[in-house]
Amino acid sequence: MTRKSHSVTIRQVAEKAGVSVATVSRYINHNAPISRDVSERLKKVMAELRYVPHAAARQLASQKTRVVGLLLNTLHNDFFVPLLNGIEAVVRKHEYNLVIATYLLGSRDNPPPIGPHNTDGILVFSDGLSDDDLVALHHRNFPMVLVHRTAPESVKIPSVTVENKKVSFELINHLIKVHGRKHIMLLRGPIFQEDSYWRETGYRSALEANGIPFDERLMLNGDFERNTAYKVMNEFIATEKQVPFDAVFAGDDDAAIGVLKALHENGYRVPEDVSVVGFDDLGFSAFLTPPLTTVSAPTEAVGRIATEQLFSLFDKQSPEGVTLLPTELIIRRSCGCTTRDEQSIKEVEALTIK
Amino acid sequence: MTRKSHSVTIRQVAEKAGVSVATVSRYINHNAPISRDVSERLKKVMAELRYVPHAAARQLASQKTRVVGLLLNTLHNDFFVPLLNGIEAVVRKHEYNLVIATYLLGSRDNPPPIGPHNTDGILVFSDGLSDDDLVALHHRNFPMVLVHRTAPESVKIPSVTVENKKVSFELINHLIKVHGRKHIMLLRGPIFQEDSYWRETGYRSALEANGIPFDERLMLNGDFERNTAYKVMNEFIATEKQVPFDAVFAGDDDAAIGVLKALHENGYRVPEDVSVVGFDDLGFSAFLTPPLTTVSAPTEAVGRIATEQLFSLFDKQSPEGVTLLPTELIIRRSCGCTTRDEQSIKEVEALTIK
DNA sequence: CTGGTTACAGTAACCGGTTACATTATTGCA
DNA sequence: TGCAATAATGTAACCGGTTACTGTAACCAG
Repeated sequence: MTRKSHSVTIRQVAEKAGVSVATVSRYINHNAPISRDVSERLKKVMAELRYVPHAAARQLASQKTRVVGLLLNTLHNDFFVPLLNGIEAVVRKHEYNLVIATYLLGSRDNPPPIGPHNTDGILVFSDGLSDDDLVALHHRNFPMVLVHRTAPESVKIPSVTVENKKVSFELINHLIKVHGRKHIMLLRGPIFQEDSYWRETGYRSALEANGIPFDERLMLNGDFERNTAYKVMNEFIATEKQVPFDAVFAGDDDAAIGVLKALHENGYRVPEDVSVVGFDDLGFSAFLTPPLTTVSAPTEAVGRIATEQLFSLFDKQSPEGVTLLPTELIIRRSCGCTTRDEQSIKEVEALTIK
Repeated sequence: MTRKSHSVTIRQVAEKAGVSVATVSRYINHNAPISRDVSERLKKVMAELRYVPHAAARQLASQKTRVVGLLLNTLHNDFFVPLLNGIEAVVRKHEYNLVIATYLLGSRDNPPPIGPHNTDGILVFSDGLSDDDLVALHHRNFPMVLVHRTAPESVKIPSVTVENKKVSFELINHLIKVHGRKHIMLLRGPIFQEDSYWRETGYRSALEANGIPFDERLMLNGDFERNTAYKVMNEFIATEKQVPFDAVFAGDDDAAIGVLKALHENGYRVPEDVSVVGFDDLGFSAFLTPPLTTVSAPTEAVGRIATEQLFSLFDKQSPEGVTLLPTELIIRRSCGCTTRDEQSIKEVEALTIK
C-alpha cells in the first residue's frame, strides 16, 4: 500500500503559487502579514486546487483540535434536543466542530472516547465521568464545563445547571395544598444524577412541610426515561396494588410520557384519579393528554451558556463557578387544575410558597 | 512558546518498557504478533503512564480518522432523537467517534465543516449538501450514505429513507373517506426535502382520487418545524379567514405540535372542527391532545441501517442502492376517530386503499 | 544439515501541517 | 546618513504516531 494520499497538500499549493509552505500556512491562519499580491495568488490557487487543510495534520502541529466534545451517558431523552441546539449554535459560531460521545460509568474498561487527545475541551453532562476522572483531567489543565452537575469540592470546574429543589418543593406543595394529594409517587432519575437528588430533596421537604410521612414504597426508579418509567409504573400497578397512590412526580417530562401511557392503559384517569407532573417543559408537554403540569427549565440556555464558558476557558478566562439558571412552575391540567382554577391557584400559591 | 506538550507519547512508553515504538504501535493496534512477555510489560507501562494515543497523530499517519460525520441542516426537531440514537449506537459499537455538524445550503461561502479532511465518511441528512458537492465527493471515493434523500442519477450513493407517498395517500384518503374532510390544508417541509415532495405527491393524488380539486391557498410552508408551523397557522387564521379548512396535514409530528397550539389558541376544536394529522409517530404523539393520528416511521432503524451501510462502505462493500423502509398509518383521535370507530375504519380502509 | 518459513522486534521515513529562527528589503527617525 | 524597527518571506525542525523494510532466532520439512 502506498502511503501517498490523493488529497491536495499545502506543498502543492505553495509550489503552484511560487511561495513557501510557511507563507501558505500564514495566509490560511491570518497570523502574519501577507502582501496583497501573494494573497490574491494564493486565493486563486487554493480555489483551483480545491485545497482543504488536513485537519489531523493541523491538529498535530498546532496542538489544537478545534473540536468541542460532549460527553453523555445516553441520548434517550427528548431533553437533549434543546440542549444540543444550544451547544451546537455556539460551537458553530466559533467555527469549531462538535463530537458527541456516550460513555457509561459502568464501562470502565476503556478510557473515555473523548478527552485531551482529540478535543480542546469537553462538556460533561451529568455523570458522564467519575469525580476522579474529572479531577485528573482538571489537573492536566484540560478545559471542561459541567452540565447539570457540580464539581467535586476540591477542584474548580465551571458548572451550569438549573434550580431543582425549590421548584420541586413548589410542585409537590401544589399537589398537596391545591389538589389534596397525599400519596405522591416519585420516579427518581439515575442514581447519581444531581437533578434527581435535588428534585427528591424538594419532594421530601414538601411532604415534611405538610406533615405527610415519606413512604419508601412510593419511590421508584424511572431513570428520567420514557420506557423505563412505563415499565416501572406497569410493574408497580400490577404487583403492588395494595399501595395506594393519587399522584406521580415523574421526574421529568420524558418519563411522564411513560407514566401517562401506563396509567392510561391500566384504566386510571388523569388527573381525576391520579395527578401527574413532570419537569423540563419540553416542546410537546403542553399538548399531552392532559396537558402536563411541569417545570419550565431553560435547557437551550444551559447548553449555550455552558459552551460559551468552555470557549472562555480556551481564552484562559475564568467563568463563574456555578451557574444556576432559574426554573418556573408551569401549571396545566395534569395535576388536576382547570383553566378556571387559575385565579385560585395563584392565590393558594401566594399563600403557600415562601 | 514551547512546542513540547505535556502528554505521554509512544516513545516514552517504548523507552520505559524497553522496546521500540514500532512494537508499541503494533501492540496498540493488534496488527502483528507480540510475545506474551512484551505484551504484559506494555500493558503495565501504559497503565502506569496513563498513555492515550494522540488521535491527530494517528490519523495523520494512518490516513484514517475513525470518525464518522453527520451533516444536518438543523437540529430543531424531535425527529432527530431517534435518528441520533440509531446512528450513535452503531458508531459506538465500531468504536468510532461521531461528529455532528450543521450546514445550510445557503452558507456556500465556506466549505462543509466535515468531509474527507476530518472524517472517514459521512451521513448526509436531507439537503445538507448540494448534488454537485455529492458528486464531487463521490468521485473522490469518499464514503457517504444519504439519509432521507436519494442520490442524483449519475452517481451510486447508498441512500436510506422511508416510504412517504403511499402512506400519505392513505392518510389523506382516510380524512376524506372516513371523516368527510374536503378542505385539507398541507404544511410542506423545506422546499427541496424529498420527504416533503413525496408527502405532497401522496396528498395530491389522494385529493385527485377523490375528485377534490387542489387548492393552492391551502398549501403552506410549515418547514417540518414546530415554531414555523405555529407561526404559519396563526398567520393563515388571522389573514385568510375566508379560506375554509377542515383538516391539516402538518407534514410531521413536530409541526403538528405547532398546528395544535395555534388552533387551540384560536378556538378551533380538534378534531371536531379540524382534523390534524402528522408524520413520524414520535414518542409523545400518542399523548398529545388529542392523541395524534400520524404515520409511524422507523427513524431509529433508518439511522442504524444508514450507519451500518457507511461502515460496510469502509470495508469496500457495496450496500443497497436505495433502502426504503416501510411506514404505517397510525389512527388515533386527532383525525376524528374514536376508539369505537376502529372496526369501521378497518372496513373502510379495506375498501378504499388499494 | 540446509533452505525456507514463521515469529518477533528495531530503524527510520513519512503523514501534512505549524512555527522558531534566519534573511532580505523597506521604512522611520535622530 | 546611519541604524533600528518593521514587513514579507524562506528553511527546516517538529508534532506523535504508522509502517515498509530489515534483521535475527527458532522451527520445520526434506
